[in-house]
Amino acid sequence: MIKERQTKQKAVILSAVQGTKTHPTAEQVYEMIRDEMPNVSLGTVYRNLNRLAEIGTIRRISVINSPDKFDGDLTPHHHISCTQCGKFCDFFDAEYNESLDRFIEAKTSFRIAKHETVFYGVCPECKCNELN
Amino acid sequence: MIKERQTKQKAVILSAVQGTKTHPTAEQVYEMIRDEMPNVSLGTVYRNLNRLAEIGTIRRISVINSPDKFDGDLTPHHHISCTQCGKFCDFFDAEYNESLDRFIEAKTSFRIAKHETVFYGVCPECKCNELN
DNA sequence: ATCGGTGCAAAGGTTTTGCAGGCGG
DNA sequence: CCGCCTGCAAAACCTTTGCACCGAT
Repeated sequence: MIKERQTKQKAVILSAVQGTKTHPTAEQVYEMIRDEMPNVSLGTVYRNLNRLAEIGTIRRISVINSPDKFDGDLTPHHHISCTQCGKFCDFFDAEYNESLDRFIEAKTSFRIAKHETVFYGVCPECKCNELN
Repeated sequence: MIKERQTKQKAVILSAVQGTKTHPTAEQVYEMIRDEMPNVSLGTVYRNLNRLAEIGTIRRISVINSPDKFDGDLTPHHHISCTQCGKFCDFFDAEYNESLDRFIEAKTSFRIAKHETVFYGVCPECKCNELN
């Protein structure tokens, strides 16, 4: 069993992801923490985001036409992506159907940890810009 | 309005994606068609897959820790990804909840075209290999 | 003949990794 | 003081794109 070390970098990165609702990419997390930690490297950001996502402290979200996003909010919720401008939003008002995970386990013999649902569409602003 | 031309490449690429249940990546489609079309370029495969996905003839699926996959089966269904070995399967026995798209449209003013759900877990084979 | 598609190769964008040194336990 | 973590930079990986030519209409 490997021992996990506490470092300033890890704490700052986690705090950045948990302190925003913007679903930042690794690059964006990097920008967010450079005020506080100017010498941090992008590689370290990637390494820590990967670890945090692997142990489930944060969520990693894979989106068509975008680098992976990270979400510090573990409350079950869905995401909506605008295929025009890339805007990316939470959607909390639909329940996370955990029984679906159990159903699939029963049907397939996979052990299911989670599912991720992303809705793709056009946001209100981009709809307005669809002239004619 | 642009006129879309029929080419041999486009036909072969579409046929490859529609003729398999393996959810190939662009690279895999490229390998699949090289027997029939040895001079095709990977760029052309990408270009055609992008077009086909854009007009909805095939589905593009974004998966954590994998290049994008393509699926020629438009029947509503979900996907399951093994986080150990990358195995990627269809799951047809849960209905696609289209009313969820309409519900989110009503709540958010997005126009929703679709949603993609990916289940993440460990496949039966990888479960067996978890010795001790 | 036109002009969109193609092959090729280079570039762009994202993510990982090898290494030497630093720091947490 | 051990060995995991970091910064740095190079590399790997995935995808797009510029260009000249080809071929569908």
